[in-house]
Amino acid sequence: MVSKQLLSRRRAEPLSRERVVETAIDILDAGGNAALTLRALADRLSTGPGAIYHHLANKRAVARAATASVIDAALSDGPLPADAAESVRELALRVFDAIDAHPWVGAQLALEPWQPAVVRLFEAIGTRLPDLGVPENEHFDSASALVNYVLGLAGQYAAGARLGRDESDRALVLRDIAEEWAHLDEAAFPFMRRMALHLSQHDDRAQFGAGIDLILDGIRARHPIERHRAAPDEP
Amino acid sequence: MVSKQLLSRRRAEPLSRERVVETAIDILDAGGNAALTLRALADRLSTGPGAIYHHLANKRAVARAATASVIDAALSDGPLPADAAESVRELALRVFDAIDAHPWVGAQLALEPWQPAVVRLFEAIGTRLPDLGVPENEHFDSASALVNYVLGLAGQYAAGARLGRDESDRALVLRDIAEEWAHLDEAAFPFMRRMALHLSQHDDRAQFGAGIDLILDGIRARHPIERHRAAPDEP
DNA sequence: ACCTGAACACCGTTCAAGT
DNA sequence: ACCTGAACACCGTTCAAGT
Repeated sequence: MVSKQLLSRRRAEPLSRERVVETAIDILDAGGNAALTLRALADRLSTGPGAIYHHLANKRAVARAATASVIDAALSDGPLPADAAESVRELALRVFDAIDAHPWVGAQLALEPWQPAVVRLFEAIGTRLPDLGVPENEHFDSASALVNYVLGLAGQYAAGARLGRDESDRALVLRDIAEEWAHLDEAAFPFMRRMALHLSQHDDRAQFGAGIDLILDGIRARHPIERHRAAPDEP
Repeated sequence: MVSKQLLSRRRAEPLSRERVVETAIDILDAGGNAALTLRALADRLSTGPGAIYHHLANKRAVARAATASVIDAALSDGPLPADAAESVRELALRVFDAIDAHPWVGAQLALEPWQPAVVRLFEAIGTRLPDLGVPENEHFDSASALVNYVLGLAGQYAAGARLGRDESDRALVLRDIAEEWAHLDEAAFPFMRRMALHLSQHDDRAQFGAGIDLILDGIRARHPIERHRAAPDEP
């Protein structure tokens, strides 16, 4: 609940890009992607939906800015380890935790290429590659592999987390998915059936980290000699 | 253009799940995700929007089934190489090519976990892991890494391809993205600026393959000894 | 310049009425 | 059982009118 005092203070402030984005994040956190409508946003800002267009181009721009804000905060959440591989792992896990806390971010990230949040992630990971011994002509491919893995799991995990929160939505989508499954020949999916047995002791975050480690192992295997050291002071 | 004869033949057939899904794919291929509305679908099927609900649960189910249909066709498009690593690479590239041909598939894949298309991809990749020397307790993590990488790039590439097709959409979104970029401090993105120089000689498909190879290298590095041979007949 | 909110042109979904 | 299409309850976006 927001106090009347806060409401009136807020109302006294002029509308701004920052206030629109902040409020959008509040709405998205509370109700997920479906809850973000320009009408809901305008109501919370005590104005009409048209007012928002004076500060952001359209609804997509609002969602993009909200996503960038969350990812930016996550990526710059404190100092990183000195070791480059551990830094990359830490950055990826910060994104994972941000999506865990704000599931709507996963869907936003997966949907639009080169949006600011993706660019920031690319930059944060890319700058650590020289210290992993990756030659410059492979920087783009290596960064792309890491970033796209993060975004892929982001989308899938976010969708799963979304299902976990909103009970009514969960029931609906699970029923739909179950209906689709009925069209599959179950005998044709021996691997999935084996995996289903492991699902109870399954930890999404650990699995996410394992995937990052796999890609880092691939990078290490390809550049075994010329790895740079990030150790602070060797003579 | 569809001939009147074809139209009347189609109209004569009863509505069915298959016809709805086929028609949805046609609409999606022609106009992308934005073009798929239940009204457009009903028009093409010469019926009302309500009729569709007799064959699929809702619009999401239509999109899910269309996605599964495209991915299923791609994954089963001819025999696979005997070598497990080459099979995994080939499967991933088939998905990439399917998304290249049907950009809307990328967005659909990235959005919903455990939908039939994702399950099929999981199954196709997972069954090749034993021949890569991956022990069973690592199957889930390894398959997850490969699948999520594919889905991540799928989403980003599909969005880019979508921009490349629909000219009006392209101009609009690029303007929006450019506006967001204006809020970034360009000096803070040295890595992205270096990557931009390589962008002209950039090949999305090759980069996608490079990422798969990186993950496969990671798997190989972790299981160097006990790799199984897929060679057909050794004594 | 910024805000307001009615109006416009759509959506997905439901459901009474038909066959 | 299947289909029809009007009706319902919404959307994002625009824009004349206000301050």
